[in-house]
Amino acid sequence: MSAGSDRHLRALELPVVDAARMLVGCTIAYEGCCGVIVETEAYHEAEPACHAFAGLTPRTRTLFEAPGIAYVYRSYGIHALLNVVVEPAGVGAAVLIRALEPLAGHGEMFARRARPLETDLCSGPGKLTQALGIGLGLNATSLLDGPIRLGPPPSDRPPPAVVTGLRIGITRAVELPWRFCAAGSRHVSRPWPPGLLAAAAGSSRG
DNA sequence: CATGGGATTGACT
DNA sequence: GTCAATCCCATGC
Repeated sequence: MSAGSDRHLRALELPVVDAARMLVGCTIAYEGCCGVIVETEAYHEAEPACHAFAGLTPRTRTLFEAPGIAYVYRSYGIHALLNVVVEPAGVGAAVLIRALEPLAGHGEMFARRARPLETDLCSGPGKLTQALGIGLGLNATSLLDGPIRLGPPPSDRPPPAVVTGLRIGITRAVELPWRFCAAGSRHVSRPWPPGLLAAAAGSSRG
């Protein structure tokens, strides 16, 4: 078994923050479209930005399922956001997939997105689900043998260096550095926060 | 049962 | 930079 070929499986065994970091570089595939994960965020029931903070409710039920399940929910009444459920069943935690670098299915993705730039195809949590055609009906399906497939990094693309930053678009627990981006990727939803933890990239400055 | 608030995006000034 | 679109659900009366 070559190194990295089970990276996605190993990630599912880890605490959510480590899983989020480990999933950068892995792949998401659905109906002929595929991309490399270049941005993730971690959410855990112990902190108030996580939906599971409210406890086990109809909305959060999926978050408490076994690792490797997809949590897909509607955001702002408009968008579907894709998460990878992690940590043991009974613990509410998931990794939000925030951006992909498109690998396959560009034609379909362009058609669904109707945007001209390749770097803008999947550069956001709502954008990538629209590009891949992932809807709320896929909530609670398996990412290992279900319609959406979580896979290891492509063999010709070793996992990238990872930049750590603050999560985006939340109002609670904003101080937690639980956002992870592939260093230097042009496919992320937004540049990482000014200064702060960006030093992990090695050379980025502003 | 009424209400408020989003893990966002795209269009516009 | 600002702002509307749009809907599920958690909360409160």
